Amino acid sequence: MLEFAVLGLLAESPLHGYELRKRLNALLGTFRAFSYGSLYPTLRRMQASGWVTADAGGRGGQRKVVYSLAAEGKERFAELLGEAGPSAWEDEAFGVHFAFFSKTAPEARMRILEGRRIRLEEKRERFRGTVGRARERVDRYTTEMHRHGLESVEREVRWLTELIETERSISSEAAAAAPEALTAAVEAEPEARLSLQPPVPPTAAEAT
Amino acid sequence: MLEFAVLGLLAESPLHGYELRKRLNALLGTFRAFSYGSLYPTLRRMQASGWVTADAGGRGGQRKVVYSLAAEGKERFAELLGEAGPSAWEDEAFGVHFAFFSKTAPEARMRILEGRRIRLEEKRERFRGTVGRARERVDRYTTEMHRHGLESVEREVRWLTELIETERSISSEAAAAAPEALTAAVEAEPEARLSLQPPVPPTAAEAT
DNA sequence: GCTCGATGTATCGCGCCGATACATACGGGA
DNA sequence: TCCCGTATGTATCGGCGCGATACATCGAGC
Repeated sequence: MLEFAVLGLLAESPLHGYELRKRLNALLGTFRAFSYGSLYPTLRRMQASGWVTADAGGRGGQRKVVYSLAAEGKERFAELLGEAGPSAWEDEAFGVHFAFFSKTAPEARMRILEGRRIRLEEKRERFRGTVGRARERVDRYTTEMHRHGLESVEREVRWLTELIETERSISSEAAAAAPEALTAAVEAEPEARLSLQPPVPPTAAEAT
Repeated sequence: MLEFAVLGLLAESPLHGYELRKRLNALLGTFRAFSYGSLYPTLRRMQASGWVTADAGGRGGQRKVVYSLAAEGKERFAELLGEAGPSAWEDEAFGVHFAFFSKTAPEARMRILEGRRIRLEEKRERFRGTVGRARERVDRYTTEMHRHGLESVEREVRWLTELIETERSISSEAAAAAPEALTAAVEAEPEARLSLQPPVPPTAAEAT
């Protein structure tokens, strides 16, 4: 996940660790915060994978290591942006995916949003029973916790529903405004393969 | 954190891993879910620490390892229940602490609730600026994510405020009903604080 | 001149997750 | 009757990310 986010930030401009971390946590907002203890090792891993290059501006005492995105890194980022399957609608992953939605193909956005919503609806159903009927001797606090947790999930589902509706109206507007532009954009340069996903059999094929 | 929760569950009755995990995740509700990959190693650690004892009912093929709370484990649990400082108002920790609030002393409950609220209010303030003013060129999605995240935090603060008020009214009721009982119970031996529960309205507990 | 907070890079131990492996019990449909 | 899927049950392994910790420089204000 960190890897994904770093790729996305470096795609905009080369950065050094400190700045990278600040932007990372600004980008993710309240949803997540990474530490240096993860950042630096991750950057090393990414270097080893050939996704980023490190340019140490080691001027005497004051050193500052600037990381840039390599070609392989760009590919990897495009690849990750295209992932719209189950791996993208898990809590953590969803957040990072969402943070880069403006760089994500409309169809992938839709699939992620809908997959995520189904995930949460399942979770909601699993817990609705539990909070309703008293499971063993429950105390005030446990009950309250479950009630609040359930409401959080419900709120999240509502949010996703709104996003999906907005998304739908956007794409229909776009289609109405310039039907050919949409197709053209999709078939544009190689990166556009993000949108080239096989028409997946209706939602959620894998109901564990 | 897992350690804390395990201690709390084993304080009620001895359990084997599988059952322990089920109850663990039922207890924590939507808020958290632990995996076997953490549970078993944790149980080993706790054994090594002398907090739990393992009783392998190894009957031929069908084995089942039952874990019980040792005296040291009880002590450790009481110790953790008493922690009401910064370590208890961190996200993860707060959730587990809250799950065992009915076994926690009223003063500790109050301190945890209030500490947690302050933590979240700080977080809210930190992010209020960010979501208001456009920090560099922000896209629709990032903005939306920050808005939603901020609202989540605000909702959480509201929840805590309500809990604190309820808590306050409970203790004032208790004080009015039996002013000496409160002080007496508080100064009793460590275990006695568990019995300090507020008069719970008898909501019919139907068995599943 | 000195301290303090921001800037800056980096490591280490360890908790926890997800995947994986393996074994038994049991109910129901072929 | 046999097999299959699901629940029950225990356990390990690689790897990610956190929190603590250690340094070092720089500008601002006292």
